[in-house]
Amino acid sequence: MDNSATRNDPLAPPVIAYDPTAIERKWQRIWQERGTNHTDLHRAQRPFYALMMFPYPSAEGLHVGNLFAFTGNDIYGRFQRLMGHNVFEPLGYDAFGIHSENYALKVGKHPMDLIPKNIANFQRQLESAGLMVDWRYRLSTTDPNYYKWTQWLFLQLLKRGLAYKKQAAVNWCPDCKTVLANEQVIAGLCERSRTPVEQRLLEQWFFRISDYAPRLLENLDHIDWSETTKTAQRNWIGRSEGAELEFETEAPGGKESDIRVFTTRPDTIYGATYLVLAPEHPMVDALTGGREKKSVDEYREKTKRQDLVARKTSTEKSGVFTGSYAINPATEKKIPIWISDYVLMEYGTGAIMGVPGHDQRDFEFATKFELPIVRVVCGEREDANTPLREAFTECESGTLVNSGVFDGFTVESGKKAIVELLARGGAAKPVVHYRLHDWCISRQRYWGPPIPIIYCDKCGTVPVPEKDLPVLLPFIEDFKPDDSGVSPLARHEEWYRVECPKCGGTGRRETDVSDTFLDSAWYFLRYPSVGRDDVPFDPAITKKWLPVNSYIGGNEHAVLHLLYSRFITMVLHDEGHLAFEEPFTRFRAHGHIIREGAKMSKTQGNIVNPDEYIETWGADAFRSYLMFLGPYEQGGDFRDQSISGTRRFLDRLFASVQTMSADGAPDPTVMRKLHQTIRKVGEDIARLSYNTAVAAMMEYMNTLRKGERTPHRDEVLPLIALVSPFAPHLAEELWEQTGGKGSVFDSAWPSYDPALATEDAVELVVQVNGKVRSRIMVARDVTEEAALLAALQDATVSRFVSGTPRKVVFVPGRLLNIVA
RNA sequence: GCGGAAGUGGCGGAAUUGGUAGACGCGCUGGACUUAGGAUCCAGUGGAGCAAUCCGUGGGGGUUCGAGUCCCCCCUUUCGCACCA
Repeated sequence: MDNSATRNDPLAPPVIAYDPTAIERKWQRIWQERGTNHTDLHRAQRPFYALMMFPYPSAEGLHVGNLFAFTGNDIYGRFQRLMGHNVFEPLGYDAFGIHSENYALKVGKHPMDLIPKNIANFQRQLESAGLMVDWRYRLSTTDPNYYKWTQWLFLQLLKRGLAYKKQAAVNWCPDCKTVLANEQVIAGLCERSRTPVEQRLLEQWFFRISDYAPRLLENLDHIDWSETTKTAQRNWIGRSEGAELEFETEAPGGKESDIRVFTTRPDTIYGATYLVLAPEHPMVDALTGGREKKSVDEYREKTKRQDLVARKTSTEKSGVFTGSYAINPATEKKIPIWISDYVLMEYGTGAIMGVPGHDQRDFEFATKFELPIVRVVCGEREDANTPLREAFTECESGTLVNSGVFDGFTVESGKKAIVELLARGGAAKPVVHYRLHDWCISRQRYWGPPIPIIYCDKCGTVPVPEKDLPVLLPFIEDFKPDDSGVSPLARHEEWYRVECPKCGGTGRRETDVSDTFLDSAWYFLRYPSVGRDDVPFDPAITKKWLPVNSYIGGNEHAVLHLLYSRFITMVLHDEGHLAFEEPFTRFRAHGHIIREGAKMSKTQGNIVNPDEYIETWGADAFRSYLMFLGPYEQGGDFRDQSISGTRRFLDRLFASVQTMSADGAPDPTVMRKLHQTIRKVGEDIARLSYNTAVAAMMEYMNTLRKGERTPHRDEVLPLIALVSPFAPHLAEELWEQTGGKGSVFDSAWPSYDPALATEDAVELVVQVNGKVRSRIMVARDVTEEAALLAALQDATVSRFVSGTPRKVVFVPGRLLNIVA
């Protein structure tokens, strides 16, 4: 760094140049020595829990996306601290799970060796970024002191009847050789390996999250979360209101043999010309006639073997007739019963009524198999006989036709009336269904917390007593999963062979481990209680610090992690462990960073390594740039060239402090701008609009330097606090240089004078017929008459106005529009 | 197919509620200082035009004194979910 002033004028005092590397190293050391980032959890008067989603410590090291996310949270936390809160900003590692395990397999190392190294690297990188994290409360989900309580959590759910085991068709990834959650299957492919997913039957542990569907949905109305996130959760929970209708069949068994279907359109029952069951439906055998047995069995076998990808990408409907008929309770006509894989056993009752006239899927099915298509709803432009070329699904303006006594009813009233009528005969009841499935937490893998269960021939399924937790994950060499469908732990008899805790007989440990999402579903409860080995979370501390005041993270976790965390919190609330049932009072999703218009990926080789950038530009400039490159909640485009802009800004700030003068009085115009800037930066940070906050400070810096003036001390000093959340090291250095005591973060956010923050002379825009013709300077509280008079004096305006204006629109302090 | 978000200069992006479109930054152009400049500083920078002025926020309509912003119809991009009855 050079400075021409020293060379041009040998008499000028040498000016120290901004050296981020030295400053950052110095302050990171001082912060550590003084415990600047430590929060006294017990004595805090105004607790503020600023949480960010913890990273998975990959071997590649910190991703710039991580840093973007963390910096945004850090700025918010530092700002809250300057606003007088005792801010707790913890961070830890989500180190269990398939990512770590697969990587370990790939490089031929053991995760138990690999993870500590990765964490150490992350730790170094995070510290170089200057986050206000209280590292005394760091946690890792792989620490037995942590997963002991993850296992404890499982036992609590078991105790409440919310954990159960069932044989279920699960998604099996032949590449990862493991079961996947529904959520990990994207369009029939494994989200990680992109391999087509197969179906397998395995004994799995599930959590009854579906019991909580109504509450998970309703509470969304009362929490301060990004609207996009709430919408994603609502869609995921997928409430749909409808009715279950009963159709009598010819199968023996009386009422038992009725088929229940779920529909959201009971109003269309007169148009139900056939029924369809899922191929796995339990009634299929009883309904299959002798002649059809062969084709039905073949079809069931085919759909069973079919992998998900084929099933989900084929648009062509398939199916077979069972040979049986049911009675439509409305028309009392005989209608055929079919089976088809477009009906899913997992949803509703596993059976539907086919209404081809008003459901596109049914229409395709009926067309293919030449089943009757009847119109029972028409809009304003149709009548009962208008032919159907495709399903007519518009229902808001629909009227029922061909529906017996219900002709003329609207869709809405028809729904109610038909269900009421059928309900009298016991053939219908209103029902609400949710798409949300129970949460399968079993993983046939190694790298996770063992599920704390022991199977005993005599006692059955026995939970591991709480006093025996944790069930330690043993170190085994052969942790690679194979396609046997059982966990690698099942190959280690010395580990799984244990005494039954109940009878002392021979027992066998559960050899599956739990889903990583369970680890992360409660970590925010643990942070303030890290160090307490006797409880998962200390009641007093928890009461003081939770729920989380501000949670920031990626929207890729909008459904899974956030939904599971809410569920676990609700369960713990119901169990009496927590006083609240929503863990995150406020949640904001940050955006994602792309680079030069393209997604960052290893294969493209355009990954940003934060280390290099921090080294070249300094952490402060890098942080500021990340926050400046786009709106935080939307993400943005990382462009190497642009970092110089934020660095230049910090250089100028540094230089201003070196050259500022205490002589004379500050410039009133500059001071006015300063107060406006203080207000704007504060408001912008509060709403996470970091890019505009940085822009406002840059703008002020331009004002400060305009015309090569020497800035006055009073004009510069408040800027140190304003910039401190973005550039904490530099702010500390300048704070010290200018005689500040202690840390700038223990000072206060500058206040602004509202009178100064508003201009008293404003530029009034003068329009003629809505087109801007001039701008005139007027007092802020100028009256319409005075403004009009002044405007008409203006040469340009008078050129466009002849005679008396027809109308004048006046927006005080902003605009005058003369309609001529 | 369904749902969400978004289309603004050469580029990243500004514009609380309908009221100055393009803040701020990059880049670019010119200048100053320099042996030099990829450093620093100053000035300029949406398009057309000598100018007055006109045109400009994906396209087409509309409401309004006034529309990037509101309404209707299209187009494009992007991210979720995907036969959920």
